[in-house]
Amino acid sequence: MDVVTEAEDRLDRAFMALADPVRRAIVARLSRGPATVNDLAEPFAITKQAVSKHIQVLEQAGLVSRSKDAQRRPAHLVPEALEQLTAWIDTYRLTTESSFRRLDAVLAGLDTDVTTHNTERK
Amino acid sequence: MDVVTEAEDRLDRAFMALADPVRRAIVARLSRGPATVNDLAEPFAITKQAVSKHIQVLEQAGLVSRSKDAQRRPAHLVPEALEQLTAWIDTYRLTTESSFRRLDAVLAGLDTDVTTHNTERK
DNA sequence: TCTATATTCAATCAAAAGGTTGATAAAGGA
DNA sequence: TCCTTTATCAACCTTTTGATTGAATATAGA
Repeated sequence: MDVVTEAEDRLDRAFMALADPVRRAIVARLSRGPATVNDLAEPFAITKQAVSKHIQVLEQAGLVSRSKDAQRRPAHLVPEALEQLTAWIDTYRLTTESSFRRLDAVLAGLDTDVTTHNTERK
Repeated sequence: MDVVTEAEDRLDRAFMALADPVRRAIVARLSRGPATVNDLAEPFAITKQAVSKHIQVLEQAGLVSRSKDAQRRPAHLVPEALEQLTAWIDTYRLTTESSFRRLDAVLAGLDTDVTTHNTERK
């Protein structure tokens, strides 16, 4: 697997992880400090096993890592992972202004700017 | 449904929408200008019906909106939606530094700072 | 050692997601 | 009007996801 695909895969897992409301709540909770499975399970009407799975999903996505404290395994956020997510979004957010200028050009019938992009299709 | 839940719901749909690699690729493509279903379907080994569904998901998430041009319905990004996503992430990203200070305090046995947060549980 | 606490593994299940094919609708152009 | 293009609707299928219950593992403490 090449570097590009690997980076895509990490994004996949990260966005996928945050797509669940329970996991997003876990992230919000962890932003105020580390917490164990028991801590995290309490606010939700789900079993601890389910929470444990959610943490594993967040962990595999690189958003969370865990330390060891006796039989407890407190989870905490990995700030770099969240930064990479905003970086991805910003990549496409920053260019939207110019793309709208291009849209306006198209609607005005001046499609030369766009066709330079369209040549790659078809 | 109250305001808080509604905002949560929008986040749900937005993250869920970006959790799919095809939809993320669509967003990337749209950042370079509006495109039709046919345009967007071409790079992928899936049917146009599938792409149409993906666009609808992005649309319901508020990330994309569509205009009308004869029988075509070109899609384009809604920049504000992406901004709201980064805003959510930043909310929890910014506090991580202080929460790590708190973690250090815990590991050092000075848990007074954390218990003030823990009182709300149990 | 025996027990309580914290967490995970395994098997199972219902619901949702992503995809397909086939039929339908809407708009322009020959 | 007929045909082509563009897009969507509808029904269906397969895989994945989120959750559950029950058993197992690991560690601390009496």
